[in-house]
Amino acid sequence: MKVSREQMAENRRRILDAASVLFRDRGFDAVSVAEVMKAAGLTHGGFYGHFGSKDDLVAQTLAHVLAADAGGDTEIRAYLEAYLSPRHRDNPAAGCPTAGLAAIIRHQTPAAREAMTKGLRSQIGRIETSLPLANPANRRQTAIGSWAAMVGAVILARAIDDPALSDEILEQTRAWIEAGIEDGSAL
Amino acid sequence: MKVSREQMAENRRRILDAASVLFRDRGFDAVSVAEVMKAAGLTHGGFYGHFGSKDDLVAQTLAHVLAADAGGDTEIRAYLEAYLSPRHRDNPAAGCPTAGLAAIIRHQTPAAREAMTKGLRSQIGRIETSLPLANPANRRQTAIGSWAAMVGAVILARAIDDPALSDEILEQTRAWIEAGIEDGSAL
DNA sequence: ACAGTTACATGATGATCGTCATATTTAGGA
DNA sequence: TCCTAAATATGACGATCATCATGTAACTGT
Repeated sequence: MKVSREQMAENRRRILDAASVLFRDRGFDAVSVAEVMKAAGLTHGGFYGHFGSKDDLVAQTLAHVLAADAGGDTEIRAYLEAYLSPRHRDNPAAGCPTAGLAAIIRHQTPAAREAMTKGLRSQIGRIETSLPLANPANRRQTAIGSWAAMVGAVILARAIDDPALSDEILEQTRAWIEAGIEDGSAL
Repeated sequence: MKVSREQMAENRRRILDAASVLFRDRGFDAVSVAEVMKAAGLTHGGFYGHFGSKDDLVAQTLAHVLAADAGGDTEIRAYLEAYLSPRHRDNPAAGCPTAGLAAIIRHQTPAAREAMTKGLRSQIGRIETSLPLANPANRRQTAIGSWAAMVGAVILARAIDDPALSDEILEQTRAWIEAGIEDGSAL
């Protein structure tokens, strides 16, 4: 059963979208190709018409979701508050792909690592731009340090089973980053 | 082939040590029970005499390695420099279990998450103690923020394929954390 | 309208792995 | 010194999964 060109393109997009949700939610290994196809409304057979392998899907999904993520400007305070929120912590499937996937990308193919590198570079750039600091070196250091803390905090908050400690990690990390921005902007 | 009580205890320790290295290096899923046993100098058959399941091994290995990690006092500068070093980044098998495993613990059993929670609580406490800050609230916030940034930076540095950017993330995060400690101690 | 191509479905295959059954050997108590 | 229980080895089983082979239907260009 052949489908139209546009239908095929939409199917491909659906596969990538479904994969991006499933992968963020459960990692790469725990999600089967058949499951991704089913979530996209297809069966497993057609998969290899779209992608060369599961590794290929992983790499393309990363590029897809990290590019989508690279949206417009963000006001840093609002971004911090949303990122370090219980809501974001509790919804990895719809959340930041870096927080959900960065740690397992080191076991993936070179293509996947390349997509991550590109995504990280653009993310650091975006934060740099949004920081209210005059000194460029200071701005870059703050962007990198803040981003590392944001990703680390969400990962830690998701790893533990104590809701109070988990909330505290998010909240204190947010306050600590904001303090760092204040101090820097005074210079 | 039965072995002596001490031999059995040592075998158990060897299994946990081997598992802690393999898991940090490649994650839980990618390491098979048979592989852990082989690394411990045994065959796969005896495994279920020591542990009830692979999940049980995961939980006990976490408790084992996070407890071992909870060593004595650390001078904060030296700790920062070693933690955010290329050497640590390049040797996950011998490195911090939190950096290597925290992100995948959210898919593990309650027992594993409990071990992680305990380990994280003690790690935050240890950093708090080692900070040269007078104000306790300030100290806790700095400990949490710094630890999140340390873990996040190592995870990001390991995920990407550009050595220069990877080095920069480690170095800038270190400088950013040190600046945060300086500012705080001035208060 | 027709024919060939193509996108996807169904089903099969081989590999990996967690777990268990059974055999073997020896520690440790009587 | 035996006898028994226990620790580990060998081997098997069933499930899961990535990938591929083949069938089928319908889009596309003529």
